[in-house]
Amino acid sequence: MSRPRKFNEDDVLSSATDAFCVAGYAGTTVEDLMAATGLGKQSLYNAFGGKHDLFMRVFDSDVQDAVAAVDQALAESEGTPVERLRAHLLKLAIAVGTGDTMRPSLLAKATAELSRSDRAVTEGALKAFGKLEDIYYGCVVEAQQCGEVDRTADARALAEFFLTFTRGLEALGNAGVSSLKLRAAAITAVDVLPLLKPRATCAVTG
Amino acid sequence: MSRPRKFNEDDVLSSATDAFCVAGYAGTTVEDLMAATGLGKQSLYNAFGGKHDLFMRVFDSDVQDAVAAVDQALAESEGTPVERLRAHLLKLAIAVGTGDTMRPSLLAKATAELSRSDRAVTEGALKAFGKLEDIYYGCVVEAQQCGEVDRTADARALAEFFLTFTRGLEALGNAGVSSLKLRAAAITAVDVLPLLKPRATCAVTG
DNA sequence: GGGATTGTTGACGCCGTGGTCAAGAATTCC
DNA sequence: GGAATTCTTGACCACGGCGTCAACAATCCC
Repeated sequence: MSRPRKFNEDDVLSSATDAFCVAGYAGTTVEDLMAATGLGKQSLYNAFGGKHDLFMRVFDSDVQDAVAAVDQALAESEGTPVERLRAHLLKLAIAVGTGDTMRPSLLAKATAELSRSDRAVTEGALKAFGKLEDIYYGCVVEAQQCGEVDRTADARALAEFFLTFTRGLEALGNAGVSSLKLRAAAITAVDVLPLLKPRATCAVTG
Repeated sequence: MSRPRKFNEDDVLSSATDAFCVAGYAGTTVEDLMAATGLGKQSLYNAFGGKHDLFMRVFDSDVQDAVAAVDQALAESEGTPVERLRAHLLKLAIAVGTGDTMRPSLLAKATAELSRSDRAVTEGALKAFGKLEDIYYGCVVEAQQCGEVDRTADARALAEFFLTFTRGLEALGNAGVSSLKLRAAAITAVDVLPLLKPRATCAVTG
């Protein structure tokens, strides 16, 4: 009944995400978005609605993906909770550091840029941070249950600690700090954990 | 011989810093700067030279101040190295968290916004990160020397760890996470340190 | 007090920005 | 094949951005 679109919506959103990740919200012009997605201005405005609408859609999606990725990485059944956490932090440190072409998360870049001016971004970011903290919390509790971490330790505070640390990894990575340094920091962050209860044995739960 | 300026240059730079801290580089218009500093457009262009020049000057100055503040906080002769570090992290967590009116550091905000596009910002940020890491390194080494931290621990990695963690504190604080959460995270970060060598006594060196 | 020099003021110009409009092209249903 | 509908294309618009220009004001030296 109507003319079909030439483009795949997901591809366009992905390209738009790339563009926003590189230059941020204000730094990305509509022309940049046209170049990145390959479609005309009016097509953009028809399919999505204006720069800000497109950005919010991309932002929500990207943040959701980022949270889901962490959730999945820590829910893996391979290894003990602490081992999973270590693997996750190392992967993050390497991915976010220089030399990797992986795009930075909008959760870091856009939040830094817009958290003081765009309420929707602020709320989205805080919600995401809450979820991430809960994920880390779950991992820490699991580690406590299987004896990897002292059961009397404050799991919530540890979760907040890991949330903060990972935000730092992203901030430094986006700034251009080398993966090597970030890797060293990540190893330190996680290696300190078992010390809360030295020499505990851990039964793999997976 | 010539007409004297009506304004104090340092005050103007401080006000300009405030403006840039709130809205970032792209988000701050020249009109915003005029309103914040109270002086006319041409005066701004005479005294400094264009938006970017003014920004770079403010950026360098603010970053230098931020580094100096950390240096001073950790060089205090009060308490042991770990105690100083704890006090510093707590202060940072509270200052950066919601509820405090203190302006965020440009080191966090501007680096997130411009590190991929402005080479001068990137270099300034990396240099600052290096200095901060060295400061933390010095503190860790001191802690090792007085027995607060295991001498066999990797002081450089610990320094990178603290650098990363403090970047996370600023990122979360700017995003609007409460001081309470950041405080808990900070306490966790530093309380884990002495565990590297449990129950060591420490002679105050200051 | 007059001239020279520099700061201040407000108006202006140019460019890039986000957003819109109208005409044309592609597809489906009848 | 024709009508209806939607996507696409490119020109266009209004606005705000940064930066500049010329006139004016204030100070210092003589």
